[in-house]
Amino acid sequence: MKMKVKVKNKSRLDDFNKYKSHKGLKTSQKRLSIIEYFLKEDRHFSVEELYYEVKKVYPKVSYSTVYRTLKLLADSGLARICSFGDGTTRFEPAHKAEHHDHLVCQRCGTIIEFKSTEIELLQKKIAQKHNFLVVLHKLELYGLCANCKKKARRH
Amino acid sequence: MKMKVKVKNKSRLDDFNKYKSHKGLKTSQKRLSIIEYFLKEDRHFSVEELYYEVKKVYPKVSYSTVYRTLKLLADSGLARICSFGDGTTRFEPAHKAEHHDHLVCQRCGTIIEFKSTEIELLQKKIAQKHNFLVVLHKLELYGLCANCKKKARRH
DNA sequence: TTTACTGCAAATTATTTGCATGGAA
DNA sequence: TTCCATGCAAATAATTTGCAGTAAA
Repeated sequence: MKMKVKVKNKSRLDDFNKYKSHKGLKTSQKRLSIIEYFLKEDRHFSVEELYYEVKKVYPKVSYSTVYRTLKLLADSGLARICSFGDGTTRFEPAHKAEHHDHLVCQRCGTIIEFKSTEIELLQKKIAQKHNFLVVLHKLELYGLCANCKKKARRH
Repeated sequence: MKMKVKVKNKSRLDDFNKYKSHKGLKTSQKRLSIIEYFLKEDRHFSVEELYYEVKKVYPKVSYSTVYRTLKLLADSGLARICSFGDGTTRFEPAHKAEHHDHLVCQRCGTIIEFKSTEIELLQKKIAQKHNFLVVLHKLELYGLCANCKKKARRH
């Protein structure tokens, strides 16, 4: 089980290495640490979160480096930008973005992922009708999660 | 035909007036002009677009006023925030946002609206499964529009 | 050695806010 | 007259960039 995850991330890291040598980049410890953490956690991150995470290992790391690394990840196709309208940008591993959508709780900020092949199919149909080539999609449902709904009822 | 649109917008303006008196607000010419233009055009606007539009009538209008008015519109429920990941915030009439989604061309920026009751139905089901109360949804398909697809093929 | 990578501070961009003044009610 | 609305300039906040020093290749 654990093995599988490791192998998956390794292949993603390989993708990045290909991109890296193609662009003539170097491998710094900090950058590697950011990328590994990002892939290991396998969920969406705000720049701030990632910054503080990496700071634990490299206390001198700067926002610039985190921003620059995330940009590289996005360019190489490993990360996707996904913001939830709170004024900050978030990134998530591209392979997840492909087939996951989000329920976003407006009260507590919890984000629940879901997937629906039925919706994806309908999206494809709509795109076809408009002769549109879909590169990526984004579906978010905003509202109250089960917990906050319960709390709201109490008052 | 024209009549119908006018009546529709009038009723929205009435909604705003209700909100206005509830909040003890006043009616300034500039604010009214922004709101009327926003409702008349009935599509999404960046703050910048709206600013320059209003500037034609009131050359001295400031960004502050546009921002403040759009905030009022959002608070009163007439406008919805909808950003497309280019770093700026857009607003669209709420009644449109309710049942329209977007195809966004990443090449030329064209935005095509579509609606799908089937997808809406599936969204409801998903929300139910997670015991989630949906307040609003957002579905965007990013890619190439028919035109840009054609151009891309040529080269 | 060469050239990319980093931190820092300064620059940029989008948005908000404090304050004195003008304008509805 | 009483407050709300406005413009302006200054303040924030998120993100980017120039530059001089540091570290991979």
